Amino acid sequence: MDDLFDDLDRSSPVPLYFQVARQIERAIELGKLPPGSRLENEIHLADRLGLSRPTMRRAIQQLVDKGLLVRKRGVGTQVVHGQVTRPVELTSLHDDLAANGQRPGTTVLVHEVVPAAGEVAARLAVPEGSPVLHLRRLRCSGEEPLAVLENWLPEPFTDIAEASLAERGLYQLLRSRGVGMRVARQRIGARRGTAEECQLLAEHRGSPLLTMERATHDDSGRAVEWGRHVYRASRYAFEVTLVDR
Amino acid sequence: MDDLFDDLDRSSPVPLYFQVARQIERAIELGKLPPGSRLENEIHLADRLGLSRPTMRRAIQQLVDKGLLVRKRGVGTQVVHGQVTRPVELTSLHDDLAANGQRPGTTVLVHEVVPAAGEVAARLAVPEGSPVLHLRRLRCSGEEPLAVLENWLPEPFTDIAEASLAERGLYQLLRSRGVGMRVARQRIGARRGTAEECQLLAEHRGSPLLTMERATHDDSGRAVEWGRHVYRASRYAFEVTLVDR
DNA sequence: GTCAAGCATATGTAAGGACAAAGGGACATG
DNA sequence: CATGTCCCTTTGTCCTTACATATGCTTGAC
Repeated sequence: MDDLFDDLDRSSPVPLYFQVARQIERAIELGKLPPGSRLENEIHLADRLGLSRPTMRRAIQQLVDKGLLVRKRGVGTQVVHGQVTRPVELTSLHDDLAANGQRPGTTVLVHEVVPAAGEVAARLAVPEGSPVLHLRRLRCSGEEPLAVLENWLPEPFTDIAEASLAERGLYQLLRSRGVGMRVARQRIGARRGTAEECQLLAEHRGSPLLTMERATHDDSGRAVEWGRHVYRASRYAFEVTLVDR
Repeated sequence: MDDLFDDLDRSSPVPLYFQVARQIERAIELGKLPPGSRLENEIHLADRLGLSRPTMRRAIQQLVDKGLLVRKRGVGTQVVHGQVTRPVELTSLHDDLAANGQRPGTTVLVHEVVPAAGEVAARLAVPEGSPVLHLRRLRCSGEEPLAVLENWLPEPFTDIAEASLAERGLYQLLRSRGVGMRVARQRIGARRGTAEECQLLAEHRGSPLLTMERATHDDSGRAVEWGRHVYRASRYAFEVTLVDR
Protein backbone atom coordinates (compact mmCIF):
# COMPACT_ATOMS: atom_id res chain seq x y z
CA MET A 1 0.00 0.00 0.00
CA ASP A 2 2.95 2.26 0.59
CA ASP A 3 4.48 1.65 -2.79
CA LEU A 4 1.41 2.76 -4.66
CA PHE A 5 3.21 5.77 -5.98
CA ASP A 6 6.39 6.19 -7.92
CA ASP A 7 8.40 9.29 -7.36
CA LEU A 8 7.22 12.47 -8.97
CA ASP A 9 9.30 14.34 -11.51
CA ARG A 10 9.27 17.95 -10.51
CA SER A 11 11.41 18.99 -13.46
CA SER A 12 9.00 17.46 -15.96
CA PRO A 13 6.74 19.78 -17.92
CA VAL A 14 3.88 17.44 -17.04
CA PRO A 15 1.99 19.07 -14.17
CA LEU A 16 2.30 17.39 -10.79
CA TYR A 17 -1.45 16.99 -10.36
CA PHE A 18 -1.52 15.21 -13.71
CA GLN A 19 1.31 12.84 -12.79
CA VAL A 20 -0.46 11.94 -9.56
CA ALA A 21 -3.80 11.45 -11.32
CA ARG A 22 -2.22 9.09 -13.81
CA GLN A 23 -0.60 7.04 -11.06
CA ILE A 24 -3.89 6.64 -9.21
CA GLU A 25 -5.59 5.73 -12.47
CA ARG A 26 -2.98 3.08 -13.14
CA ALA A 27 -3.37 1.72 -9.62
CA ILE A 28 -7.09 1.33 -10.26
CA GLU A 29 -6.52 -0.37 -13.61
CA LEU A 30 -3.99 -2.74 -12.10
CA GLY A 31 -6.38 -3.67 -9.31
CA LYS A 32 -4.21 -2.19 -6.56
CA LEU A 33 -7.23 -0.05 -5.75
CA PRO A 34 -10.21 -2.38 -6.16
CA PRO A 35 -13.74 -1.01 -6.69
CA GLY A 36 -15.20 0.25 -3.45
CA SER A 37 -11.88 0.67 -1.68
CA ARG A 38 -11.17 3.89 0.14
CA LEU A 39 -8.23 6.14 -0.63
CA GLU A 40 -6.16 7.62 2.14
CA ASN A 41 -7.39 11.05 3.05
CA GLU A 42 -6.23 14.01 1.05
CA ILE A 43 -3.97 15.43 3.73
CA HIS A 44 -2.04 12.21 4.29
CA LEU A 45 -1.68 11.61 0.59
CA ALA A 46 -0.47 15.13 -0.05
CA ASP A 47 1.93 14.74 2.84
CA ARG A 48 3.33 11.44 1.69
CA LEU A 49 3.93 12.73 -1.81
CA GLY A 50 5.37 16.02 -0.65
CA LEU A 51 2.57 18.02 -2.24
CA SER A 52 0.18 20.67 -1.02
CA ARG A 53 -3.44 19.75 -0.44
CA PRO A 54 -4.76 21.86 -3.36
CA THR A 55 -2.52 19.98 -5.77
CA MET A 56 -3.57 16.63 -4.33
CA ARG A 57 -7.22 17.66 -4.52
CA ARG A 58 -6.83 18.64 -8.13
CA ALA A 59 -5.41 15.24 -9.00
CA ILE A 60 -8.33 13.51 -7.30
CA GLN A 61 -10.83 15.88 -8.88
CA GLN A 62 -9.60 14.95 -12.32
CA LEU A 63 -10.46 11.32 -11.67
CA VAL A 64 -13.79 12.26 -10.12
CA ASP A 65 -14.59 14.11 -13.33
CA LYS A 66 -13.64 11.02 -15.29
CA GLY A 67 -16.09 8.97 -13.27
CA LEU A 68 -13.44 6.77 -11.64
CA LEU A 69 -13.73 8.10 -8.08
CA VAL A 70 -16.49 9.47 -5.87
CA ARG A 71 -16.02 11.72 -2.86
CA LYS A 72 -18.23 12.12 0.17
CA ARG A 73 -17.66 14.76 2.77
CA GLY A 74 -16.88 13.41 6.19
CA VAL A 75 -16.31 9.96 4.75
CA GLY A 76 -13.59 9.91 2.15
CA THR A 77 -12.85 9.07 -1.45
CA GLN A 78 -13.73 5.70 -2.95
CA VAL A 79 -13.24 3.88 -6.21
CA VAL A 80 -16.44 3.50 -8.23
CA HIS A 81 -17.79 0.00 -8.69
CA GLY A 82 -18.32 -1.50 -12.09
CA GLN A 83 -16.07 -2.19 -15.01
CA VAL A 84 -14.07 0.68 -16.33
CA THR A 85 -15.23 1.73 -19.76
CA ARG A 86 -13.04 4.29 -21.36
CA PRO A 87 -15.21 7.39 -21.77
CA VAL A 88 -15.29 9.19 -25.07
CA GLU A 89 -12.75 11.93 -25.29
CA LEU A 90 -12.65 14.66 -27.86
CA THR A 91 -11.46 12.33 -30.57
CA SER A 92 -12.56 11.35 -34.00
CA LEU A 93 -13.69 7.98 -35.21
CA HIS A 94 -10.36 7.62 -36.99
CA ASP A 95 -8.42 8.05 -33.75
CA ASP A 96 -10.73 5.68 -31.89
CA LEU A 97 -10.22 2.94 -34.42
CA ALA A 98 -6.47 3.40 -34.52
CA ALA A 99 -6.33 3.33 -30.72
CA ASN A 100 -8.19 0.02 -30.68
CA GLY A 101 -5.65 -1.56 -32.99
CA GLN A 102 -7.96 -1.53 -35.97
CA ARG A 103 -6.93 -0.26 -39.36
CA PRO A 104 -9.05 2.74 -40.35
CA GLY A 105 -9.58 3.36 -44.02
CA THR A 106 -11.12 6.30 -45.83
CA THR A 107 -12.71 6.80 -49.22
CA VAL A 108 -13.29 10.41 -50.15
CA LEU A 109 -16.65 10.68 -51.92
CA VAL A 110 -16.98 14.46 -52.11
CA HIS A 111 -14.31 17.14 -51.77
CA GLU A 112 -15.38 20.60 -52.90
CA VAL A 113 -15.42 24.22 -51.85
CA VAL A 114 -18.93 25.66 -51.88
CA PRO A 115 -20.60 28.82 -50.60
CA ALA A 116 -22.05 28.40 -47.12
CA ALA A 117 -25.82 28.36 -47.01
CA GLY A 118 -28.62 27.88 -44.53
CA GLU A 119 -27.89 25.59 -41.63
CA VAL A 120 -24.21 25.20 -42.55
CA ALA A 121 -23.63 28.96 -42.34
CA ALA A 122 -25.58 29.17 -39.10
CA ARG A 123 -23.78 26.32 -37.39
CA LEU A 124 -20.34 27.51 -38.43
CA ALA A 125 -21.26 31.12 -37.56
CA VAL A 126 -19.97 32.41 -40.90
CA PRO A 127 -21.76 34.75 -43.33
CA GLU A 128 -23.98 33.17 -45.97
CA GLY A 129 -22.01 32.69 -49.16
CA SER A 130 -18.56 32.53 -47.62
CA PRO A 131 -16.50 29.60 -48.88
CA VAL A 132 -16.59 26.35 -46.92
CA LEU A 133 -15.04 22.99 -47.63
CA HIS A 134 -17.63 20.27 -48.06
CA LEU A 135 -16.48 16.69 -47.43
CA ARG A 136 -18.19 13.37 -47.69
CA ARG A 137 -16.20 10.31 -46.73
CA LEU A 138 -16.78 6.61 -46.26
CA ARG A 139 -14.96 5.36 -43.19
CA CYS A 140 -14.03 1.69 -42.92
CA SER A 141 -12.47 -0.55 -40.32
CA GLY A 142 -10.32 -2.98 -42.21
CA GLU A 143 -12.55 -4.00 -45.09
CA GLU A 144 -15.82 -3.32 -43.27
CA PRO A 145 -17.62 -0.07 -44.03
CA LEU A 146 -18.57 1.65 -40.80
CA ALA A 147 -19.85 5.16 -41.34
CA VAL A 148 -20.60 7.92 -43.83
CA LEU A 149 -19.11 11.19 -42.63
CA GLU A 150 -20.28 14.50 -44.06
CA ASN A 151 -18.47 17.63 -42.86
CA TRP A 152 -18.22 21.34 -43.56
CA LEU A 153 -15.20 23.45 -42.60
CA PRO A 154 -14.84 27.24 -42.77
CA GLU A 155 -11.79 29.29 -43.63
CA PRO A 156 -8.89 28.90 -43.17
CA PHE A 157 -9.36 25.16 -43.53
CA THR A 158 -10.83 25.10 -47.03
CA ASP A 159 -7.43 24.22 -48.51
CA ILE A 160 -7.21 20.77 -46.92
CA ALA A 161 -6.04 18.42 -49.66
CA GLU A 162 -8.09 15.42 -50.69
CA ALA A 163 -5.02 13.20 -50.64
CA SER A 164 -4.23 13.99 -47.01
CA LEU A 165 -7.71 12.87 -45.97
CA ALA A 166 -7.18 9.39 -47.35
CA GLU A 167 -4.48 8.62 -44.82
CA ARG A 168 -5.35 10.66 -41.77
CA GLY A 169 -8.45 11.54 -39.77
CA LEU A 170 -9.90 15.03 -39.89
CA TYR A 171 -9.15 15.71 -36.23
CA GLN A 172 -5.58 14.54 -36.69
CA LEU A 173 -5.16 16.88 -39.67
CA LEU A 174 -6.59 19.83 -37.78
CA ARG A 175 -4.41 19.15 -34.78
CA SER A 176 -1.31 19.00 -36.96
CA ARG A 177 -2.24 22.45 -38.25
CA GLY A 178 -2.11 23.76 -34.71
CA VAL A 179 -5.83 23.91 -34.12
CA GLY A 180 -6.68 23.41 -30.47
CA MET A 181 -10.13 21.86 -30.37
CA ARG A 182 -11.87 22.36 -27.08
CA VAL A 183 -15.64 22.00 -27.15
CA ALA A 184 -17.88 19.75 -29.20
CA ARG A 185 -21.65 19.59 -29.06
CA GLN A 186 -23.18 16.40 -30.32
CA ARG A 187 -26.72 15.33 -31.01
CA ILE A 188 -27.16 11.59 -31.27
CA GLY A 189 -30.23 10.03 -32.84
CA ALA A 190 -31.34 7.24 -35.12
CA ARG A 191 -33.19 6.82 -38.39
CA ARG A 192 -33.60 4.49 -41.33
CA GLY A 193 -30.80 4.72 -43.83
CA THR A 194 -31.44 6.02 -47.31
CA ALA A 195 -30.97 3.63 -50.20
CA GLU A 196 -27.62 5.23 -51.02
CA GLU A 197 -26.35 5.13 -47.42
CA CYS A 198 -27.31 1.48 -47.03
CA GLN A 199 -25.52 0.62 -50.22
CA LEU A 200 -22.36 2.40 -49.15
CA LEU A 201 -22.48 0.73 -45.75
CA ALA A 202 -23.33 -2.75 -47.08
CA GLU A 203 -26.53 -2.85 -45.08
CA HIS A 204 -29.94 -4.00 -46.22
CA ARG A 205 -32.30 -1.32 -47.47
CA GLY A 206 -33.98 0.55 -44.65
CA SER A 207 -31.62 -0.64 -41.93
CA PRO A 208 -31.54 1.43 -38.74
CA LEU A 209 -28.54 3.77 -38.55
CA LEU A 210 -27.10 5.77 -35.70
CA THR A 211 -26.86 9.47 -36.53
CA MET A 212 -24.65 12.14 -35.04
CA GLU A 213 -24.53 15.87 -35.62
CA ARG A 214 -21.52 17.65 -34.24
CA ALA A 215 -20.18 21.18 -34.04
CA THR A 216 -16.59 21.55 -32.87
CA HIS A 217 -15.14 24.79 -31.51
CA ASP A 218 -11.49 25.74 -31.02
CA ASP A 219 -9.82 27.50 -28.13
CA SER A 220 -10.98 30.86 -29.43
CA GLY A 221 -14.59 29.75 -29.41
CA ARG A 222 -14.78 29.75 -33.22
CA ALA A 223 -16.47 26.93 -35.05
CA VAL A 224 -13.91 24.65 -36.67
CA GLU A 225 -16.14 22.00 -38.14
CA TRP A 226 -19.75 20.96 -38.45
CA GLY A 227 -20.75 17.51 -39.49
CA ARG A 228 -23.54 15.03 -39.98
CA HIS A 229 -22.47 11.42 -39.60
CA VAL A 230 -24.33 8.12 -39.93
CA TYR A 231 -22.98 4.91 -38.40
CA ARG A 232 -23.93 1.28 -38.88
CA ALA A 233 -25.89 0.58 -35.73
CA SER A 234 -24.86 -3.07 -35.97
CA ARG A 235 -21.20 -2.15 -35.55
CA TYR A 236 -21.03 1.01 -33.51
CA ALA A 237 -22.31 2.70 -30.34
CA PHE A 238 -21.44 5.83 -28.36
CA GLU A 239 -20.26 5.69 -24.78
CA VAL A 240 -20.79 8.67 -22.51
CA THR A 241 -19.98 9.24 -18.87
CA LEU A 242 -21.97 11.81 -16.93
CA VAL A 243 -20.78 13.20 -13.61
CA ASP A 244 -22.81 15.28 -11.21
CA ARG A 245 -20.98 17.92 -9.20
CA MET B 1 -20.48 46.60 -18.58
CA ASP B 2 -19.78 47.44 -14.98
CA ASP B 3 -23.17 46.33 -13.80
CA LEU B 4 -22.74 42.84 -15.15
CA PHE B 5 -22.71 41.46 -11.66
CA ASP B 6 -25.10 41.69 -8.79
CA ASP B 7 -23.71 41.68 -5.32
CA LEU B 8 -22.65 38.37 -3.87
CA ASP B 9 -24.24 36.92 -0.77
CA ARG B 10 -21.45 35.80 1.48
CA SER B 11 -23.84 34.50 4.11
CA SER B 12 -25.61 32.24 1.66
CA PRO B 13 -24.85 28.53 1.81
CA VAL B 14 -24.43 28.67 -1.98
CA PRO B 15 -20.69 28.78 -2.64
CA LEU B 16 -19.31 32.03 -4.00
CA TYR B 17 -17.79 30.41 -7.08
CA PHE B 18 -21.20 29.00 -7.87
CA GLN B 19 -22.96 32.32 -7.48
CA VAL B 20 -20.44 33.95 -9.81
CA ALA B 21 -20.71 31.16 -12.37
CA ARG B 22 -24.47 31.52 -12.46
CA GLN B 23 -24.23 35.27 -12.98
CA ILE B 24 -21.85 34.89 -15.89
CA GLU B 25 -24.08 32.21 -17.35
CA ARG B 26 -27.07 34.50 -17.12
CA ALA B 27 -25.11 37.31 -18.73
CA ILE B 28 -24.37 35.01 -21.65
CA GLU B 29 -27.99 33.92 -21.96
CA LEU B 30 -29.19 37.51 -21.87
CA GLY B 31 -26.75 38.51 -24.57
CA LYS B 32 -24.75 40.83 -22.35
CA LEU B 33 -21.80 38.64 -23.23
CA PRO B 34 -22.26 37.84 -26.92
CA PRO B 35 -20.52 34.86 -28.57
CA GLY B 36 -16.87 35.58 -29.19
CA SER B 37 -16.63 38.42 -26.69
CA ARG B 38 -13.74 38.45 -24.27
CA LEU B 39 -14.17 38.47 -20.50
CA GLU B 40 -12.10 40.76 -18.35
CA ASN B 41 -9.05 38.99 -17.09
CA GLU B 42 -9.30 36.86 -14.00
CA ILE B 43 -7.41 39.20 -11.74
CA HIS B 44 -9.54 42.23 -12.53
CA LEU B 45 -12.74 40.24 -12.20
CA ALA B 46 -11.69 38.78 -8.88
CA ASP B 47 -10.70 42.24 -7.75
CA ARG B 48 -13.94 43.87 -8.76
CA LEU B 49 -16.02 41.23 -7.02
CA GLY B 50 -13.86 41.18 -3.93
CA LEU B 51 -12.81 37.59 -4.50
CA SER B 52 -9.52 35.78 -4.66
CA ARG B 53 -8.23 34.60 -7.99
CA PRO B 54 -8.64 30.87 -7.20
CA THR B 55 -12.32 31.42 -6.49
CA MET B 56 -12.76 33.41 -9.67
CA ARG B 57 -10.92 30.77 -11.63
CA ARG B 58 -13.17 28.09 -10.23
CA ALA B 59 -16.28 29.96 -11.33
CA ILE B 60 -14.88 30.32 -14.85
CA GLN B 61 -13.71 26.71 -14.90
CA GLN B 62 -17.23 25.55 -14.19
CA LEU B 63 -18.48 27.29 -17.31
CA VAL B 64 -15.55 26.02 -19.34
CA ASP B 65 -16.54 22.49 -18.29
CA LYS B 66 -20.07 23.23 -19.40
CA GLY B 67 -18.81 24.24 -22.81
CA LEU B 68 -19.88 27.88 -22.55
CA LEU B 69 -16.43 29.47 -22.31
CA VAL B 70 -12.98 28.73 -23.71
CA ARG B 71 -9.69 29.90 -22.26
CA LYS B 72 -6.37 30.45 -24.00
CA ARG B 73 -3.22 31.14 -22.11
CA GLY B 74 -1.74 34.53 -22.79
CA VAL B 75 -4.94 35.64 -24.51
CA GLY B 76 -7.95 35.47 -22.29
CA THR B 77 -11.35 33.90 -21.85
CA GLN B 78 -14.00 34.07 -24.56
CA VAL B 79 -17.61 33.05 -24.99
CA VAL B 80 -18.06 30.10 -27.34
CA HIS B 81 -19.79 30.76 -30.64
CA GLY B 82 -22.91 28.95 -31.61
CA GLN B 83 -26.30 28.59 -30.02
CA VAL B 84 -26.38 27.47 -26.44
CA THR B 85 -27.86 24.02 -26.13
CA ARG B 86 -28.35 23.00 -22.57
CA PRO B 87 -26.12 19.96 -22.11
CA VAL B 88 -27.52 16.82 -20.54
CA GLU B 89 -27.13 16.71 -16.82
CA LEU B 90 -27.54 13.70 -14.63
CA THR B 91 -31.32 13.67 -14.97
CA SER B 92 -33.93 11.22 -16.04
CA LEU B 93 -36.27 11.42 -18.99
CA HIS B 94 -39.08 12.27 -16.58
CA ASP B 95 -37.22 15.32 -15.27
CA ASP B 96 -36.26 16.41 -18.76
CA LEU B 97 -39.85 16.35 -19.94
CA ALA B 98 -41.13 18.16 -16.87
CA ALA B 99 -38.43 20.82 -17.24
CA ASN B 100 -39.52 21.41 -20.84
CA GLY B 101 -43.09 22.06 -19.79
CA GLN B 102 -44.35 18.74 -21.10
CA ARG B 103 -46.53 16.45 -19.06
CA PRO B 104 -44.76 13.14 -18.50
CA GLY B 105 -46.91 10.05 -18.01
CA THR B 106 -45.97 6.56 -16.95
CA THR B 107 -47.56 3.15 -17.35
CA VAL B 108 -45.97 0.43 -15.25
CA LEU B 109 -45.82 -2.75 -17.30
CA VAL B 110 -43.71 -4.92 -15.00
CA HIS B 111 -42.98 -4.50 -11.30
CA GLU B 112 -41.46 -7.56 -9.61
CA VAL B 113 -38.65 -8.64 -7.35
CA VAL B 114 -36.51 -11.31 -8.95
CA PRO B 115 -33.15 -12.93 -8.20
CA ALA B 116 -30.29 -11.19 -9.96
CA ALA B 117 -28.77 -13.19 -12.77
CA GLY B 118 -26.12 -12.86 -15.44
CA GLU B 119 -25.58 -9.37 -16.79
CA VAL B 120 -27.90 -7.75 -14.25
CA ALA B 121 -25.87 -9.11 -11.34
CA ALA B 122 -22.62 -8.13 -13.02
CA ARG B 123 -23.68 -4.58 -13.82
CA LEU B 124 -25.10 -3.96 -10.37
CA ALA B 125 -22.08 -5.63 -8.73
CA VAL B 126 -24.30 -7.80 -6.53
CA PRO B 127 -24.07 -11.59 -6.00
CA GLU B 128 -26.03 -13.84 -8.34
CA GLY B 129 -29.39 -14.66 -6.82
CA SER B 130 -29.69 -11.61 -4.57
CA PRO B 131 -33.06 -9.87 -4.89
CA VAL B 132 -33.41 -7.02 -7.38
CA LEU B 133 -36.42 -4.96 -8.41
CA HIS B 134 -37.26 -5.38 -12.07
CA LEU B 135 -39.23 -2.57 -13.70
CA ARG B 136 -40.62 -2.08 -17.16
CA ARG B 137 -42.40 1.18 -17.86
CA LEU B 138 -43.91 2.96 -20.83
CA ARG B 139 -43.07 6.65 -20.70
CA CYS B 140 -45.27 9.13 -22.53
CA SER B 141 -45.22 12.85 -23.21
CA GLY B 142 -48.82 13.98 -23.04
CA GLU B 143 -50.63 11.29 -25.00
CA GLU B 144 -47.66 10.35 -27.15
CA PRO B 145 -45.68 7.23 -26.19
CA LEU B 146 -41.99 8.04 -26.13
CA ALA B 147 -39.91 5.24 -24.65
CA VAL B 148 -39.92 1.82 -23.06
CA LEU B 149 -37.79 1.87 -19.91
CA GLU B 150 -36.52 -1.36 -18.36
CA ASN B 151 -34.60 -1.07 -15.10
CA TRP B 152 -33.12 -3.20 -12.34
CA LEU B 153 -32.42 -1.91 -8.82
CA PRO B 154 -30.55 -3.68 -6.01
CA GLU B 155 -31.24 -3.55 -2.28
CA PRO B 156 -32.23 -1.44 -0.48
CA PHE B 157 -34.42 -0.12 -3.30
CA THR B 158 -36.43 -3.26 -3.97
CA ASP B 159 -39.33 -1.93 -1.91
CA ILE B 160 -40.19 0.95 -4.25
CA ALA B 161 -43.97 0.92 -4.62
CA GLU B 162 -45.60 0.55 -8.01
CA ALA B 163 -48.01 3.37 -7.27
CA SER B 164 -45.21 5.88 -6.59
CA LEU B 165 -43.72 5.18 -10.02
CA ALA B 166 -46.89 6.24 -11.79
CA GLU B 167 -46.50 9.82 -10.66
CA ARG B 168 -42.81 10.40 -10.29
CA GLY B 169 -39.65 9.56 -12.21
CA LEU B 170 -37.22 6.98 -10.92
CA TYR B 171 -34.47 9.53 -10.33
CA GLN B 172 -36.87 11.78 -8.44
CA LEU B 173 -37.88 8.88 -6.21
CA LEU B 174 -34.30 7.92 -5.50
CA ARG B 175 -33.33 11.48 -4.73
CA SER B 176 -36.22 11.81 -2.29
CA ARG B 177 -34.85 8.75 -0.51
CA GLY B 178 -31.58 10.54 0.02
CA VAL B 179 -29.61 8.79 -2.68
CA GLY B 180 -26.85 11.00 -4.07
CA MET B 181 -26.33 9.92 -7.65
CA ARG B 182 -22.95 10.91 -8.99
CA VAL B 183 -21.76 8.93 -11.99
CA ALA B 184 -23.65 7.41 -14.88
CA ARG B 185 -22.18 5.47 -17.78
CA GLN B 186 -24.29 5.32 -20.88
CA ARG B 187 -24.01 3.40 -24.11
CA ILE B 188 -26.11 4.79 -26.92
CA GLY B 189 -26.94 2.78 -30.01
CA ALA B 190 -29.74 1.98 -32.42
CA ARG B 191 -31.63 -1.05 -33.65
CA ARG B 192 -34.91 -2.13 -35.17
CA GLY B 193 -37.72 -2.36 -32.65
CA THR B 194 -39.28 -5.69 -31.81
CA ALA B 195 -42.93 -6.20 -32.71
CA GLU B 196 -43.95 -5.64 -29.10
CA GLU B 197 -41.86 -2.47 -28.69
CA CYS B 198 -43.23 -0.97 -31.88
CA GLN B 199 -46.77 -1.70 -30.77
CA LEU B 200 -46.21 -0.07 -27.39
CA LEU B 201 -44.61 2.95 -29.01
CA ALA B 202 -47.18 3.28 -31.80
CA GLU B 203 -44.54 2.88 -34.46
CA HIS B 204 -44.67 0.77 -37.58
CA ARG B 205 -43.18 -2.69 -37.34
CA GLY B 206 -39.43 -2.68 -37.66
CA SER B 207 -39.01 1.05 -37.08
CA PRO B 208 -35.55 2.24 -36.03
CA LEU B 209 -35.28 2.93 -32.31
CA LEU B 210 -32.63 4.68 -30.25
CA THR B 211 -31.27 2.47 -27.47
CA MET B 212 -29.55 3.42 -24.25
CA GLU B 213 -27.94 1.29 -21.57
CA ARG B 214 -27.10 3.03 -18.35
CA ALA B 215 -25.50 2.18 -15.03
CA THR B 216 -25.82 4.80 -12.29
CA HIS B 217 -23.60 4.93 -9.21
CA ASP B 218 -24.12 6.84 -5.97
CA ASP B 219 -21.66 8.85 -3.92
CA SER B 220 -20.29 5.67 -2.36
CA GLY B 221 -19.50 4.21 -5.75
CA ARG B 222 -22.19 1.55 -5.42
CA ALA B 223 -24.48 0.77 -8.34
CA VAL B 224 -27.92 2.23 -7.79
CA GLU B 225 -29.61 1.28 -11.01
CA TRP B 226 -29.00 -0.44 -14.31
CA GLY B 227 -31.31 -0.04 -17.24
CA ARG B 228 -31.97 -0.66 -20.89
CA HIS B 229 -34.15 1.92 -22.59
CA VAL B 230 -35.50 2.25 -26.11
CA TYR B 231 -36.70 5.59 -27.49
CA ARG B 232 -38.72 6.49 -30.54
CA ALA B 233 -36.06 7.85 -32.83
CA SER B 234 -38.66 10.03 -34.50
CA ARG B 235 -39.27 11.95 -31.27
CA TYR B 236 -36.07 11.87 -29.27
CA ALA B 237 -32.33 12.44 -29.47
CA PHE B 238 -29.46 12.74 -26.99
CA GLU B 239 -27.39 15.86 -26.64
CA VAL B 240 -23.87 15.63 -25.33
CA THR B 241 -21.18 18.24 -24.80
CA LEU B 242 -17.56 17.16 -24.77
CA VAL B 243 -14.80 19.36 -23.39
CA ASP B 244 -11.09 18.80 -23.76
CA ARG B 245 -8.86 19.80 -20.89
C1' DG C 1 11.84 46.36 -45.16
C1' DT C 2 12.28 42.15 -42.65
C1' DC C 3 13.12 39.37 -38.95
C1' DA C 4 14.23 38.49 -34.30
C1' DA C 5 14.46 39.78 -29.52
C1' DG C 6 12.02 41.49 -25.83
C1' DC C 7 8.14 43.08 -23.16
C1' DA C 8 3.39 43.24 -21.47
C1' DT C 9 -0.56 40.46 -20.63
C1' DA C 10 -3.05 36.66 -19.57
C1' DT C 11 -3.80 32.03 -17.97
C1' DG C 12 -1.46 27.73 -15.78
C1' DT C 13 0.66 25.60 -11.76
C1' DA C 14 1.79 25.24 -6.94
C1' DA C 15 2.23 26.17 -1.86
C1' DG C 16 0.32 26.98 2.66
C1' DG C 17 -3.11 28.45 5.91
C1' DA C 18 -7.75 28.90 7.90
C1' DC C 19 -12.37 27.88 8.82
C1' DA C 20 -17.04 25.54 7.54
C1' DA C 21 -19.97 21.67 7.17
C1' DA C 22 -21.34 16.89 6.71
C1' DG C 23 -21.02 11.87 8.14
C1' DG C 24 -20.63 8.55 11.54
C1' DG C 25 -19.80 6.66 15.84
C1' DA C 26 -19.72 6.98 20.98
C1' DC C 27 -22.17 8.29 24.65
C1' DA C 28 -25.59 10.08 27.59
C1' DT C 29 -30.48 10.63 28.30
C1' DG C 30 -35.38 10.02 27.91
C1' DC D 1 -34.80 0.59 23.40
C1' DA D 2 -34.93 4.70 20.92
C1' DT D 3 -33.25 9.30 20.39
C1' DG D 4 -30.62 13.29 20.64
C1' DT D 5 -25.86 15.42 21.56
C1' DC D 6 -20.98 15.84 21.26
C1' DC D 7 -16.80 14.97 18.96
C1' DC D 8 -13.65 13.28 15.54
C1' DT D 9 -12.60 12.65 10.78
C1' DT D 10 -12.75 14.11 6.12
C1' DT D 11 -13.97 16.79 2.37
C1' DG D 12 -15.67 21.67 0.91
C1' DT D 13 -14.73 26.52 0.52
C1' DC D 14 -11.86 30.57 0.48
C1' DC D 15 -7.78 33.61 0.97
C1' DT D 16 -2.84 35.13 -0.10
C1' DT D 17 1.25 34.68 -2.49
C1' DA D 18 4.63 33.29 -5.92
C1' DC D 19 6.47 31.79 -10.08
C1' DA D 20 5.97 29.50 -14.88
C1' DT D 21 4.73 29.86 -19.63
C1' DA D 22 2.13 30.70 -23.94
C1' DT D 23 0.60 34.78 -26.96
C1' DG D 24 0.73 38.83 -29.40
C1' DC D 25 2.49 43.21 -30.06
C1' DT D 26 6.25 46.43 -30.08
C1' DT D 27 10.74 47.68 -30.72
C1' DG D 28 15.24 47.53 -32.44
C1' DA D 29 19.02 45.56 -35.20
C1' DC D 30 20.51 44.29 -39.63
